[in-house]
Amino acid sequence: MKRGAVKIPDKCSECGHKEGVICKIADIEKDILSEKKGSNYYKKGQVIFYEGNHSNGLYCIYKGKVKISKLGEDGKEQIVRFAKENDILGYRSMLSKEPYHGTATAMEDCYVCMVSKDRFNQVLEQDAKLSMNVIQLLSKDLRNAEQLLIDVAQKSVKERIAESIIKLERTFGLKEDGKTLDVILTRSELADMAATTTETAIRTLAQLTEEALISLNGKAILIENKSQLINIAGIYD
Amino acid sequence: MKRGAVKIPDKCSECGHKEGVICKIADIEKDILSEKKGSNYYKKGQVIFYEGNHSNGLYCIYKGKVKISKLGEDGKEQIVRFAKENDILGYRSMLSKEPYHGTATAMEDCYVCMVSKDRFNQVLEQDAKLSMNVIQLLSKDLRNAEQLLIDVAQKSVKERIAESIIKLERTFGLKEDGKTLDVILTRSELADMAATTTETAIRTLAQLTEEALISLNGKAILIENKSQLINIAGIYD
DNA sequence: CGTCAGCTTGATTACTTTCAATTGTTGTGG
DNA sequence: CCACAACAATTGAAAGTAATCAAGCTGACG
Repeated sequence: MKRGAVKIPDKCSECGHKEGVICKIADIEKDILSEKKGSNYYKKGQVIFYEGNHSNGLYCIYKGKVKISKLGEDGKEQIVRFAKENDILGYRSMLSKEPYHGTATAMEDCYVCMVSKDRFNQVLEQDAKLSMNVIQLLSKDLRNAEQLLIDVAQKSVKERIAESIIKLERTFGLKEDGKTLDVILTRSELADMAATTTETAIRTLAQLTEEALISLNGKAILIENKSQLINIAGIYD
Repeated sequence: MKRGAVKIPDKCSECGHKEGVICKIADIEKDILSEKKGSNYYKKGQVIFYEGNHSNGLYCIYKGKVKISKLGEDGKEQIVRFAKENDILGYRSMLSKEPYHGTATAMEDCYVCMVSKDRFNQVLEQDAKLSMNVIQLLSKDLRNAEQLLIDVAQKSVKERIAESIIKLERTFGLKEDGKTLDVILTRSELADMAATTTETAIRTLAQLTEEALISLNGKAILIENKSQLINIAGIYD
């Protein structure tokens, strides 16, 4: 897919997406956001923003999948979250005037809009509902981060890999066959997600395949026994 | 310390604390919050609210130390945060209308005020600055949670125990001698904080004592070589 | 002064990481 | 389109770290 293959609307009110934080505000406010809006194409693997850099706006994904990761001291990466179309990125650093807490990397070719800081703040002041939405979003992210913390602290690698697969399914869904995860990760990314090493991730995938809970097709992962996978993952909600 | 030994003001405007989220709003708004405000005494070890229960207000600590923890599946506890005078608790569940994400337990005898949900929401709608403060607070909590996640995922137990000690010092400070942490934790609580077992926490404390970085006096922990401790913990800020 | 909870120590076990080597895949330039 | 370089996946073996299990020990408190 080349740049230009996808047409990004100039105005947020014409975006067509429904579920995002921005989607729920009034059209007139969307048009305020859209003034000075930029849009960019990011090739697979390209970094959208780096941990530690300063924010000058807010990103909203029009199309594509993005991972948000943080580096430990020794340079090992931890994936803390994913984002896909509709999702906004970088709002936290923008609001708290701090450097980015994580690095956002395109997992596939992406189209991303950029809203200026000033415009967003302007709408935020006008619209109490938007700030409530932001609070809700932060709450959700915080809840997820704390859950991941408990998982890493208390679950075994096998449980975490099983959970990661279920999370991927819930975030990105399945392909038409109803089994294949609709996202491609490297083994190393899966390891970064489950907080383990590449080798252990591979061995654990082999073990889950052995037990017929999943199957593998190159990098693609197929869910063969979802309920048992959920069971192993220890997910109850 | 018995109930009644401490006098809690009836109004937030007379509270005297300066640093909390609530402290920074106007007196007139504080008085709105104070209508229907309750205040309670919690004995050491008593639970202020339980994970999973529903929120009907916001807690603000007038005096005392509180731990916020979450349970894993197998019942093992993870301390995710501490709170002390000035700090507010339970606002997240209140705002997002979800059950409490964690359990708050008094680590020593505490005096805690309770602000009604309605009053808080009322002020929140009036005062854009308060909602911004809440956003900042959530951002900070999220940043801390993600940092803790990286720590648990990537640091050794020794590093995490060292870091826990430094965090305790930064949160609760030292006694008059300039060395003793001004907070008492059981070994098991320290383990729950550093995401390890009681036995390993004890062995690690012994090791740090051996290396003359800390010393122990019953349950109390004395910092003997702070810079080296920070060094081991891998804290750079 | 007995009891109970929390602390401490030792020994063993299990899980993961690390290191090393090999094979497989992909993208690129000629 | 092929060859090659670079990167990703896989497998095996060894080493380490921390959890678990099992006993004493200690100190606070009625």
